[in-house]
Formats: sequence, C-alpha cells, structure tokens
Amino acid sequence: MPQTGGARRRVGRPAAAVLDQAGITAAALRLIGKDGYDGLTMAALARSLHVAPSALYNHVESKRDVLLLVEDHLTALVDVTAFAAEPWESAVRKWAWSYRDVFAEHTPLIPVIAVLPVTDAPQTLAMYETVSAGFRAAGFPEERIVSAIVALESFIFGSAYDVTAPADIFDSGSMAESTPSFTGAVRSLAALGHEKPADVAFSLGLEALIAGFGALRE
Amino acid sequence: MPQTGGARRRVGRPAAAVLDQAGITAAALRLIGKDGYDGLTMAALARSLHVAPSALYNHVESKRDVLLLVEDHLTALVDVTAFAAEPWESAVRKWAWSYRDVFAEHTPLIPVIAVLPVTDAPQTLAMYETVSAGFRAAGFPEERIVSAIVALESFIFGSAYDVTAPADIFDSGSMAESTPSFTGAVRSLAALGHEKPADVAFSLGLEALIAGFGALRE
DNA sequence: CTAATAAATGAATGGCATTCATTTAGTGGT
DNA sequence: ACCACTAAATGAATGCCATTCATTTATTAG
Repeated sequence: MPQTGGARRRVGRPAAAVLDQAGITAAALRLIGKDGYDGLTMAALARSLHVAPSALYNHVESKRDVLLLVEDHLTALVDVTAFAAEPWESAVRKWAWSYRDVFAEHTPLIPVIAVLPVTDAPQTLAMYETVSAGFRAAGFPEERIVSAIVALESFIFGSAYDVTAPADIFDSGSMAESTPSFTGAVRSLAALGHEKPADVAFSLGLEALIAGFGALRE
Repeated sequence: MPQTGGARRRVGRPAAAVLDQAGITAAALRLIGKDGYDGLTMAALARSLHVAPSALYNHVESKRDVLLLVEDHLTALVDVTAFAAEPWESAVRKWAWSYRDVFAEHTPLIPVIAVLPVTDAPQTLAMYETVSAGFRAAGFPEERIVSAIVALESFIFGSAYDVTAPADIFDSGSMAESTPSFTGAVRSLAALGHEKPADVAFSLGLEALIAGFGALRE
C-alpha cells in the first residue's frame, strides 16, 4: 500500500514518473535526519515517497545503492575550497575538520565508503581530484600523494566514530583500582574540562599528521 | 530444533549446562572464520552449538553482546609486550601494527568497539592500562595520554578498513580524463609496485603520528 | 521439603530486504 | 496507425533475521 491517507495511485505506470535517484536521495536524507539510520528502511523510504517498496527497485539495485547515493551527496558537502586559496597546511586542516564533521553524523556510511570504488561515486572522485591537486601544487612527491590522503582519511573516519562515543566511554568503573595508570590519565584529561574531548584528540592527531607530511614536500 | 542429526536433547534443563559465554565466544569465532560476519547469525550460532536459538539468550542479552565477547577476546590478541621491554617509539609501532592487523580481519566489530564503554570489556581495559603505563613511563604529560591513544586508535581503526578495500578502489574508470591530478597520483603510486598499498599508507601515517607525539614527551 | 532460580525446547512475532507476476503508460520502428 | 518493447508503478509473496514467551526439567537455597 503506497499511501495511507489520500487517494492511492492505481496500479500500472503513472503518466509522470514519481521517483528518481535525486528524490530518493533527498528522502533518505530526510529520514536519516528524523529517525537516524535505524529508521532508514526500504519500507520507510517508500512510505515517505508515497510509493510501494518494490517501486524503489526500479531506480536502485539495493539498499546499499541508496547508501551510496547518500554518501556521494554528503561528500559534496565537504569543504575543499581552501585548497584553491590557502597554504597547504591550513587547507588540509580545514578539509579534514569539515570531512570529519560531515561523517561524524553519518558513521553508518563509513563501512560503505571505505570499500567503495571511486568510479561509483562521482562527487567523491571530485573531492579526491581537488585534494590531490592541492597536494601536488604544494610540492608533494607524486607517488606519495595517494598514501598521504589515504592515511589522513583513515584518521578522519576513525575520528568520526570517536565523536559519537558516549561521554563516559572511559569510565573504568569497578576496575579502576586495577588500572591506575589509565584511570589517572582519564581523570587528568577530564580535569582539563574540555567540552569535546574528541576534538582534542582529533586536533592532536591531525597536527601531527600535517607536520609529518609537510616535511615530505620538496 | 537444536540438532539436525543425532539424538536431540529433550525439553527442560539438562543435567549439565551446555552453554557458557566462553563456548559461545569460541563458536562465534569459528563461525566468523568459516563464513564471515554475514554467517554469524543467532540461528547459525545456535546450530553450531547444537542448541535452540532461544537458549543463547540465557547467556547473552543480545547479538551485540556476542559481538562484545568476540571483541574483547580479540583485543587480548593485540601485542602489547613491547611496552615492557622496548623504547616508546618501537613499542607504539609494534602495538599499532598488531592492533591494526587483528581488526583488519574483523572490521564489522569496529562500530561496536568505537562506542563501547570500557567497563564492559575487561581485556580491552587491560590493553589500555598497559599502553597508558607505557606512555607515562616514556615521559608523556599525563593529561595528553588519553588523547594520544585515542588519536592513534582512530587512525588504526580507519586503517583497518583500508586493508579490506578492493585493489582497484581508486580506478577512476571513465572519469580519468576529468581527474588528471588524482589519476596521475594513483598511477604513480601503482608504478612503485608495492604489494600492499594499505601498508604504505599505514606506515606513512603511523610514523608521522609517532614523530609528532614523541615531541610531546618531557 | 519446598520455593526460587537456571537452562533448555519449541512455537510464535514482527520487521527486514528483496523478488515476481501483473498492470499501465510511453517510445521507437515500420 | 499499429505493434513490440521498455519503463514504472502495484500488491502479494518469500525467506531470513533477532528476539520473546510459555513450558519443561534440573539444580540450588532456605
């Protein structure tokens, strides 16, 4: 049943197409924003588009395809503008923070992205092109560009998960006495009173990577 | 139906308990080794233990619990021995490679680990204790220890995904002409003929992090 | 001895992605 | 103008999944 309220569409091809990939992507994003990734089911997606679930399969091959559409849409939101206007260090810094922030809200996509051939994701490919051109212009040896980007990306994806971790993730509970070193370190960090510990760790790692990679430039 | 062949157990509590958490963990690991994480279903797990699926719920609360048991078991396999015997740099290096190697085979656990309160995972907590003690002994300022470990872990988790990526992940296909910088960088890396590009990126990032963090020591 | 608890079975339950037969509408070729 | 083909919708399965529950039997605590 495509619609609960309102006149339901009669069987057969409608005069004007109801669905397309852009509409499916937009509906998926709305759904994710409202109910999270648990709420993103093919049935719910169909319902939000006033369509039967099977109709979706005329436009995507699988749910993974939907996630791919979402991923590519989100990648286009990552800010790469600094590569055209700023020195390499600050361009990388802005890109990395933006990249992490976008996907921290969408960690269920990370397993999809990580093994996604870039051919299937034009916006993602476009991001890589801009970033690698930035590295090249900054004097990076060509054969290290991809490895450096991959390393940064790995750090970014891992850090995106970290953003979603519960605040008390390092509470050692009843084991505190048997883990004095770790418990002390956790308390000592907490004493600094940072609002977002994930940001501190991300900044620390990112600056180390930027400094280390910066030294590779010729 | 608990068993397909053989005499099936009659209804009611058996004289000796059939299941316990250690047995469930071992069976889950066998199953994952044989059929991967897709093959790890509560039904398959029960079948491999000659038990009805519902019997599992006397020993774990949910499938997530099973993944947690597996995760904690695997963490115990991560090599932290170098922290007792070697300089900080090489200890971190060995730990990080070992950690990545263990979880590269188990990437579906990463979303679970990333948000897992350490209270629920004693082996994981033990690893943190050893590692943080190593950082402390190496002269790390206490309030930076946790952030540095988190940053390294983020990089490690992201890199574990990278290991599983298909070899042709960066093949830009028909878009090659419109992405000259990226395509050139990919070709240039390929020309080096490394067997495992993921290892090159991991090494590059890890050495940058070690160098950057090493400078924090007092 | 008896009540409570623990550990098993087996039969649901509801949700999920996906497939398929069917219907209807547009399209390209002769 | 006709006809075959393709595209896009419906609605009814299908099979798998994690989880729950009533029931049975055995052990354990008081």
